[in-house]
Formats: sequence, structure tokens, C-alpha cells
Amino acid sequence: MSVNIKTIAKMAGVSVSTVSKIMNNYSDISEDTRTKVLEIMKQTGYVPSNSAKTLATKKSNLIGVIFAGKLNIDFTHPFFIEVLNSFKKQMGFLGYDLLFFSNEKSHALDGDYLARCRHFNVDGCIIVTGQQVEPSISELDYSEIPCIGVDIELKGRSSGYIMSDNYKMSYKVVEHFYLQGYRELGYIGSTLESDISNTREKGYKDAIESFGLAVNENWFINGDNFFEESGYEAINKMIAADRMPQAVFAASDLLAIGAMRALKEHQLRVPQDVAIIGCDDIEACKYTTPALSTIRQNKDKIGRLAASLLFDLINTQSETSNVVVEPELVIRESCGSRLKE
Amino acid sequence: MSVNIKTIAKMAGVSVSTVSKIMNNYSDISEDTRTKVLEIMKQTGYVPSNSAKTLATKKSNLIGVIFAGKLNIDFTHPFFIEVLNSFKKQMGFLGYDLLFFSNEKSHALDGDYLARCRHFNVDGCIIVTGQQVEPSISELDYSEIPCIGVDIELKGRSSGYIMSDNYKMSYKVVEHFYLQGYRELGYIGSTLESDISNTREKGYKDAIESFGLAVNENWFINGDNFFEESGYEAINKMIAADRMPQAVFAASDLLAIGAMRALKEHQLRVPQDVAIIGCDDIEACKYTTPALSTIRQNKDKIGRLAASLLFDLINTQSETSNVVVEPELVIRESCGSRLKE
DNA sequence: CTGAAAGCGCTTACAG
DNA sequence: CTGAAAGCGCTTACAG
Repeated sequence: MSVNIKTIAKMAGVSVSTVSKIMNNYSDISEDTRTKVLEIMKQTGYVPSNSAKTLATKKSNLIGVIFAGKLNIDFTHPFFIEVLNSFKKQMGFLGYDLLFFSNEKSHALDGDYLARCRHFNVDGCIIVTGQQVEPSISELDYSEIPCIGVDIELKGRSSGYIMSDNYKMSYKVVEHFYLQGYRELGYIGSTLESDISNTREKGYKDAIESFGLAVNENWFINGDNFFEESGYEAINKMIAADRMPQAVFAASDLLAIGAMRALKEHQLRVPQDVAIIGCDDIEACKYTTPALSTIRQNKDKIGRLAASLLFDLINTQSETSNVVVEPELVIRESCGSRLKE
Repeated sequence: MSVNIKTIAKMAGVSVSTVSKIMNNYSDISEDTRTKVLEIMKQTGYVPSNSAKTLATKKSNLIGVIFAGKLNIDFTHPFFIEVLNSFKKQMGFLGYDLLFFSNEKSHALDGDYLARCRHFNVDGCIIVTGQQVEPSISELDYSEIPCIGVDIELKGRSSGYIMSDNYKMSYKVVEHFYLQGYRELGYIGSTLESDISNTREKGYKDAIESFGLAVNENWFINGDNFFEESGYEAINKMIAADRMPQAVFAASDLLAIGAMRALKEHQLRVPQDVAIIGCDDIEACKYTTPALSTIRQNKDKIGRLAASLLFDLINTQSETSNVVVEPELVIRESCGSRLKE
């Protein structure tokens, strides 16, 4: 019933090859036949089959989206979902649609990302990730398939990555705290398996020392993940171990929000008793009391850049390029500054 | 280079048909050849091509995800993204992956949803929607492609939909307000083009009358959408028009959050001066001060049910079924109750 | 500027 | 229980 390239060719009185060339904008076609064929395609509402084209060309115009890592990163993750939102827009603009791989246990090719990319002939993929990345990801990374990583350093020859400057953001936080007069600084990180968290911690400690302050290990706590509960527990551990620092930088906003909840329960005021700065600038920052100061990761820019980098990786033999995005300190109420946004 | 069904057949010394049957779990194959072929597939790391299979069968094992409506619903929408999250999990469990259609202007098939579904041979699709739905959606709805709508009533013979009981939720809100002693009740809705908002308003007014109270039209404001700014403006309009009601139900949490901001600016306390109840139970409700009471939509259940309904629509000639999910009142601090969650 | 034909990698009657 | 062959709807050298 459905009209295909053969139907169009017959109706136009031309060959299938000619129709194909017209669809693909070949130049060596007379204007006459081109307009005639185009007209018939419009009349009949012809839609070319993607699977046939993919089978013939090995290109699907599809980008695979992979949530990697054992830790449950999914659509509800406030940072990654915003990055993906902007990635999707830019990728759509470039003419691609997005294929989200399910990773449920029941799935046949579950966990074998490279196999699934080949199965669907995706033209490239974006990998967003929590901690504890599976070996299957690096198999993909080193394959011929173009990949772009967000918050994960891909090293393959057809791979690239993009992330915020995690080292520098910590410097900005310490500098701010220092200027506010705080001298005793603490840090709440995620698990030690997170490179992101570790880089932020390293940057934080280095900055503390560069300002001539002392690092007190009792004020450095690493939780299990980037979520709220870990921040809550971190504060409780700090309180149990020692007196509190004057100011704390948390490696995510959710950690910071958990931390503020714990402080409140201990009758410690934010920022008067303990100043807090989070990281990411998720929506929730605006709704907490006090409103949470944070390091803004430019999620829109990260998403758009990821799309453009991937596009270049797919369409040119461009050198793999890795981009670091400048983070920005956003002052609200939780960090003891008089400044408002 | 890459191994295909022919390679496998040759290596196993059988025909291509036989290999195909084994992949598709046909029963009329001897155990011997089956194990031999399976073994070779494993050794070679054979991955069947989805496009070839789709071309031959017209089934892609892909579900199209469509964000419909002129109003910008995207990944950052706190309600729909949670529904999609649970939908994706359940759909993955059922063996499907998700294809997200871009809807950027530059895209060739932009706006023609049916064409895009046919282009990719999706087995079915899920439509989530804001207001002002395009005509192209109902073309899809009435096509042969199985569709499931979330918060939109699809009427086609291979379509179904799922939503919360929008009428009943309003009754629950009014009942609660009534029991708390409030007699002057207001409502903040979205645009009049939103069926969802209109149903909630209708239910609200009917409930008010069934409790023998009066409806004051000055206390019923419809904004432009379900977002924060509309709620903010709605309160300003109410204040400009009349004295304030004692309690207000907002058709979304974001409207409620905007409303609370406006009330605060006018020195009106929540809930002492005006009690507020929102709708959806998004994450942010927990972080506002006071914490926002709300109608919880069971997003996890809605997503899972949508997946199961769609699966049935695809795999059986099941009657189209439309499901209404029971909403639940969640009491926090903003509605004047002594109860805590 | 146009067309015939092989090929992409599967599935599916059909014959044996 | 197994296989030969046609077909799905495109693209791409190649010949003219």
C-alpha cells in the first residue's frame, strides 16, 4: 500500500536511480525531471524508508544516548537532563534524532554498548555518566564509532569529551570564602571513584594552600554519591568528628541541600554559623531557604558544544578535541555574602 | 569486515534460513545445529543488523517519543520527565528502545509526525503534550500506528491515553480546605486551551458548590501556561481585583511556587494569610519554604502503565483502553494543616 | 543527463 | 528438520 521509490519512479517515468539522486541532491539532474519528480513525491506524500537507506549506506542519522555507570543516572538527574536537553536541540538542528538505549536487564544486548551501536548503525553517540563506568564503555570509546563524553574523559581516536573546569571552580569558591573572611574551610565530595569529585577536591586543597591556609582533614568528607542523603550524612560525620568549619563547599547542589538539612537539625544557621556553596546550579537552588549559592555549570553550552563536537567527529576526520567549559560562581544567600544575584 | 548472517551460515555449514530461524527462536530446528550455530555467533561476536531486519519485517523495536504542542515541553519539564523516566524503564524491560524525535525547524520532516514514524518504522509511540496541539498529532492518532497519550485524549482505533483523575483531585483539595475551616477558595489555572486545567477548574467549582459554598469569579485566574511566572502574575491580578481568598489551589506546583513568591512580596504569609496547594508533586515542593502541599500524580505508575498499554496495543489487537490514575493529596506546610507528611 | 543492475543483511513462504 | 530464492526499499558504481 505504501508508496516507495519504485512507485515514484514509475509515476514520473524515470528510473529509480534518478529518483534517488534527486532525493540526495545530486547536481547532474535536469531541472525538468527534478521538479517533476519532486512534485510527485509531494503529491503522494512519499516518505523514504530509513531502514533501507541505513542498510545501503551504513549511516542512520541517529545518535545513541548512553547513561553509563553503575550508579543510577537517569532522566531525573537534574544536571545531565539539562545538558541532554540542549544537546537534543542542537543535534536536531543538525538533522539528527536521538536513540536512547534502554539498559534493563531483560534486554538482549544489555550492557554491550558497542554491539548496540552496531545493531542500530548509530552515526555516533553521547555518553553521560555517573561513577563506576563499565568496561563496555571503553570498548566503545576505542571503537571506530564517534563518541563524545560528558564528564568522562574518552580517549579513543574517534572520541572527545567536554566538562566544566573542575579544578578551577574550586579556586573560585576558596577565593570567595577567603574574601568573605572565612579561614576554616570544609569540603563534601562524592565517592573516591568519581574523577570529577576528586578533581574538585584537589583544586580546593591546592587553593586553600595557595591562600596560605591550613587543610584540616576532618573537614573533608567523601560520601557514596552526589545525592542529597550523602550530604546529610557528611555533615553529621563532620559534627561528630570535630567542631565545624566556617564554610563548606559541596561537590553538588544535592549534596549541599542535604548538608543544609543536617545543619538545620543541629540548630546551625546558614550562612551565619556555616556558609555553604554547592555545585551545578540546578533548579532547586532557587527554592531552598536560604537560597543556595553555587558554581554554575553552563549546561546549555555544554550540551550545544557536545553536539557540535560530535557532528565534527562524524562528518570530518577532525582531530578529537576536548573542551573545558568555564564555570561561574553564583552568589545567593547561603554563603555569607551581602551580594544578591 | 563485519560478520553477517551469511558468514555465520557458512561457518556453521548451514543455510542462511536456518541461522535466521535460530535467531528468531523457531522450534523446528535440531538441537545439534542450534547449539552449533549459537556457539559460532558467540565466538564471532555477531550482531544482527536492525535496519535489515526492519526492512524485511516493518518492525523496528523502536518506540517514538513525541513532545507535542506549541508550548515548549521538553526534558526540563519536571512532571513529564519523570513519567518518561519510568516509561523508558518499563519499555526497556519489554525489549524496546526509545527514539526521540527532534522538532527543530531545520529538520526535513519537521512537524509531520506520522511521516517520521513511517520513516523510522517505529512500532508505536508515546505522545506527551503541552497545550495547542498541532493537527499533525491527530493525523498520527487516527493512523494505523499504535499511540499512547499522556495527558492528552487520543481517540484513534489504535490509540489510548492515560492521565490522572483531574476532576476528582479538585474535590480532594476542596474537601481538605473545607475541613481546615476555609470557606473562601480561589484557583489558579493555566490557559483556557488546556483541557487538563479546565477539568481541574470544573471539578473545583463543582466541589465548592457541593459543599454549599459560593464561587467568586474574582478568585479564579487563568494564566498563559503552567509555569512559575504565570502563578506569580495570577496572584498580583487577584490582589488588584479584590481582597484575597483564604485558600488557593494552583493547577501546577510551578504555578503555586510563583504564587507563593508573589504573596511573600505582598507580605502575605503562607499558610496563615493564604493557604496554598499545588499539583504534580515535583521535586521542588520539598525545598520551598513553607514546603508545598500538593496533589501527587503517580508519575511512576503513569509511566509504567503507559508502557504496558502501548505494548498491548502493539502486540495484540487489544481494545484501546484509557486509564485514569488516582491522585493523592500530600500535606506539607503550605495549606494550614497541623498534619505532617 | 539517465538507467540497468548488483548489493546492503535480513525474513519468509515454499519445496523437499 | 533444512535450504534456495524472492523480496523489503534504498544507494552506487558503471555504462551510455
